[in-house]
Amino acid sequence: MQNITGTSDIFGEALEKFVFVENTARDYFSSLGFEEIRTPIIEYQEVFTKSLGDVSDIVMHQMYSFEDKDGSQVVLRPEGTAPAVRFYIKNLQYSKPRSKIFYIGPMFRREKPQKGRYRQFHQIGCEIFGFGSGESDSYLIYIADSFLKKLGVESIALVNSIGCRVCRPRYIEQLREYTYSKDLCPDCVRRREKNPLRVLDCKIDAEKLNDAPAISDYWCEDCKYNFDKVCKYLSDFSVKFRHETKLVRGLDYYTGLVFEFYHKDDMKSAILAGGRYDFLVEFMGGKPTPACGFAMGIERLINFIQMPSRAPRGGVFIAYTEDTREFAFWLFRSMKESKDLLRQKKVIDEKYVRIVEEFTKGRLEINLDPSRGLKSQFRQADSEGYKFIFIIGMEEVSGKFISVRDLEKSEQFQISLQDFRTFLQ
RNA sequence: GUGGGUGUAGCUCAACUUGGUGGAGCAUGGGACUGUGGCUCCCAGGGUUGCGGGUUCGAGUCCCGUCACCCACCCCA
Repeated sequence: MQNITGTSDIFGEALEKFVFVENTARDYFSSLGFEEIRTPIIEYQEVFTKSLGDVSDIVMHQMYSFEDKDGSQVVLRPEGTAPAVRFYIKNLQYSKPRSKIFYIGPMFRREKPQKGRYRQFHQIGCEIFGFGSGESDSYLIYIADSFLKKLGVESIALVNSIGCRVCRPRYIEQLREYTYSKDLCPDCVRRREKNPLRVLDCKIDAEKLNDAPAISDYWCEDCKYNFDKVCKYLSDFSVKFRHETKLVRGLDYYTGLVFEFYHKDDMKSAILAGGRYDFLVEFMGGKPTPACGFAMGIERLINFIQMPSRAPRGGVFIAYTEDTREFAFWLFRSMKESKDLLRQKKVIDEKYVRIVEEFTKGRLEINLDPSRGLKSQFRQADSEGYKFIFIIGMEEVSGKFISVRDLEKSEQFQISLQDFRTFLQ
C-alpha cells in the first residue's frame, strides 16, 4: 500500500512548518481585514474552464475530473481564484461589493511531481474585489511582501503590467510578428499562436528574444500611469522589487498588473504569484468588478522556513509505580480538571506558582504503561521535553508528599500532598 | 507528457575493481544504576535488498519490465 503519486502524508517537522505558516497567515490577513472562506474541494468543471481559459495547460491536461452520478462533470479544484470569484458573485457582490477575502487549502493538479510541485499541494490566497486603483495593487504586493518577512523568508518581487484590453492586443500582434523573424524552439512555435506572451517565458530561447518588443512600449496612458504609480508606492512601502519586462502569467484571466515573488537564493520557482483580473467577475456572470489577488504555495514556502531548533521545556509528566497507579490517576484527573487556579488565587504558596502554571497552561500527561520502570518513564518525559516529573511511588503515598523533579535544573524536591490538595479541590 | 538519475532496517548510508551466507551510525526497546532523564558502556528487536520476470550452480550486484522518488524540460504556487 502506498499513497497516490505526488501526494504525501504531512507530519512531524513539515507539519509544524505547515501549521506555523497557516496560523501566521490567518492571524496576519485577519488583522488586515481579510475574511477567511473555505470553498469546496470539488467544483463543477466549468468554474475552471470558464475562468482559466480552455487552452491553458491546467484545463487541458492537469485537472482531476470525473463524471458525477448525475452526469455532471466535476473536478478537484486546481487553484483558488475561480472558486473565490464564484463565491464572491454568489455571496458578496451585492451585500459587500468591496471585499477582501483569503483562503487556505489543498489544490490538485495532475502534473509530474518534482521538488516544490506535487499533485496535491496547498495554497494560501488573498483576493480583493471592488478596488481598481494602483493603490490597491501596491497594497496587495506590500502585504504579500510583509507576510513573507513575517515568516522570515527573504524574497524579491518581480512586477510587470501585461496591459489592458486596449493596449495588449496591439502588443500581442507586434510580438507575434516579431517572433516570425526568429528561429524558435518547437514549444515556442506552438505557443506563438496560442499564447504569444508565454514565448517570453521560454528558457531555451531567452537570449534570442533579448530585442523582443517590450509591453511597456505599448502601454496605453492609463496602464502606464497606473504602473508608475504602483512602482512609486512600492518604493514608499520599501518593498524589494524589480520591473521585469518579460514577466507574464500562465492563466488567461490576468489583466494589467502581474507579479511574482521568489526566494532571493532561488529564482527558479515562484513562491507567491498574482495579479489583477478586472474582467473575471463579469466573465463568470457577476457585475463588472475590478479584482486583484495572489496565491502562495505552502510546500514551496516551507523549504525556506527555519523553525526554532528546540522548544523550551514545559509541562508536567506524572510517573508512578505499579502499586500507586490508582492514586496517580486520581491526581492526574484532579489536576486536569482544576482550571484557573491562579486566577482564583487558590495558589497561596509562592513556590507552587510555577508548577501550577506548567500544568494548567501547558502540557500534563501521565504514564500509560504501569509495567514500565521509572527509568523508562523518565526517558520519555525527557525526550518529549517535559519540565517537571511528578513522582508517585509507595514512599510518596505513605509519606503523603509528591516528589517533583525539575528536568531542566536537575533538581528534586518534595511538596506536601496536603498543601497540594487544598487548591485542587 | 519528454529526457536523465536513484531505490538496501524507522532515518542516513556501506557491502570494493570482477556476482559467492547483507553491515554500521542514528533512532527505538532493555540493562549496567532492582525508585531517577541527558553523558558513557553493553545487549536486543527489527530486512520477501521497491515489485515482477530473465541470465546463472548462485543475483542487493548483470539484463528487461514495472512502480515510486529526485533532477531537468514542460507547467505553475
